[in-house]
Amino acid sequence: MSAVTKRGVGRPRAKANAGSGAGREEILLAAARLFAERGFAATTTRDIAEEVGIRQPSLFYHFKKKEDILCAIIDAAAAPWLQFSARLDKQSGTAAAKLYALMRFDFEYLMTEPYRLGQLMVLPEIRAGAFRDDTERLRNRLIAAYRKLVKLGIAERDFVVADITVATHTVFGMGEALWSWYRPSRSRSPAKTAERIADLAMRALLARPSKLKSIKRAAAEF
Amino acid sequence: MSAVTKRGVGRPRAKANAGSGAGREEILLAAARLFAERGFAATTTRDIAEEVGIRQPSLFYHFKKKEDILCAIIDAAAAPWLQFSARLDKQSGTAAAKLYALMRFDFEYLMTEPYRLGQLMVLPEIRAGAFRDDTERLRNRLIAAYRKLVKLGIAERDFVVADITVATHTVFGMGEALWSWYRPSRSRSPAKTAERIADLAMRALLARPSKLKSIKRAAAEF
DNA sequence: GACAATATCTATCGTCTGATAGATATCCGT
DNA sequence: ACGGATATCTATCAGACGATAGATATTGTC
Repeated sequence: MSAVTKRGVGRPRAKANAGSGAGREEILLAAARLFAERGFAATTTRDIAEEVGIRQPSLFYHFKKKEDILCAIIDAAAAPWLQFSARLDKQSGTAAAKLYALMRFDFEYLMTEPYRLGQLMVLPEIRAGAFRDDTERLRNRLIAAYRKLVKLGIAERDFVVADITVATHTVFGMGEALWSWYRPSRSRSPAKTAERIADLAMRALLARPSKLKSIKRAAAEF
Repeated sequence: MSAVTKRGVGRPRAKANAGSGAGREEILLAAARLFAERGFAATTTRDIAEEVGIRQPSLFYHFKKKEDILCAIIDAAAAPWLQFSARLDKQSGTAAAKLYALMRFDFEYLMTEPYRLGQLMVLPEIRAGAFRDDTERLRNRLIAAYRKLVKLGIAERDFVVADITVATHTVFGMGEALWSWYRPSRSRSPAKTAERIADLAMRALLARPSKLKSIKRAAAEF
């Protein structure tokens, strides 16, 4: 359970693959891909090992339990997200501009980060919370950030919304729904797609959609 | 593999539970609840059997394989959805009104039908398609219905949308995201909540949001 | 009341799965 | 050149899982 894993040290792997990176990171990436694709329960430790190019028990040198792999993935993927959210919180500006900036970051991050956090978040094992509190709390913290900005935007008379909870979850869900269809392509870059979805979401909330342009300009500051 | 299962015939169950319904239907409802909650792979046939109040091998009298249970659930849950979509297709009216009506139906249906289709749709086993073609095709047919209406609404100058694909999936995703947070309560009935989400989605698409009211009136006809 | 049809039961099997124990090959500092 | 640290290997296990085979208790029919 070392902090950093140096490749080259230790017994060589049976299948001498070119070896892309450090052992531990390699496992996380391979496992994330498989968990996102097949689900946690349906992915065996043998699947992961084969993907990495090692034997199954070797996984248990790096991680005590299978669950720990998923936890490590979530932790790694969530860090930048929480970081941006916290930074935004400290800055000054209208709620509408902040919400727009948050959506832009979230959407693009979900499309590009290598751990497929979006797909992992909807896994039954994560949602059920029977897994570990952290993961469910992570999602709740993010939703809380959205909710706060929606509420503030109403107070600032930028948004017209019938039900704060419904609006919050719907806008948040737009990001979570991304994983189910988005694949990068030349005509649809992550950045451009994130912008378009954020535009849609903002228009749904705004009392006067004509304000969108100035909000986008203000959001670019963050 | 009988068409209808009559309770009372056959050897009595060990645990003589009050028995809510016919055997086969009972299994489908219990399994749907568990699959939606824990996922397909993580739900064992023993879990399902215990929930129903029978012994594990008894399941295999009604269904040949575990997979067949999930397939039967999807088939049962999808029927009314496809039915409404097909009926709508034959009627005349503006695309905006039709899309609004479709969203209202979908959202409320997802919140109320007993098989938790929304949650099942996002299971990795279903998404991967390695399961059975039908399920993935079902989702694609629904998305196609949305897409067609979005496209038509643009041609009719009701919608302003930068990217049809992005808009379609985003609106569709609003419904799919429902399962992740919605629970019925007195202050948030399925019908009212469906209306509010449909309103949000429509406002995101409309060139002039002020037209929402007349669209809702027209949609009420379907 | 006998008999077929039905829906459940009990008993069990082969396979797969996550995890452990202990051996082994490489690197690095001295 | 040697010895500790490290990362992998091989061998193996106990439990869980989906599924099958065959016995058994109830209903409905003649």
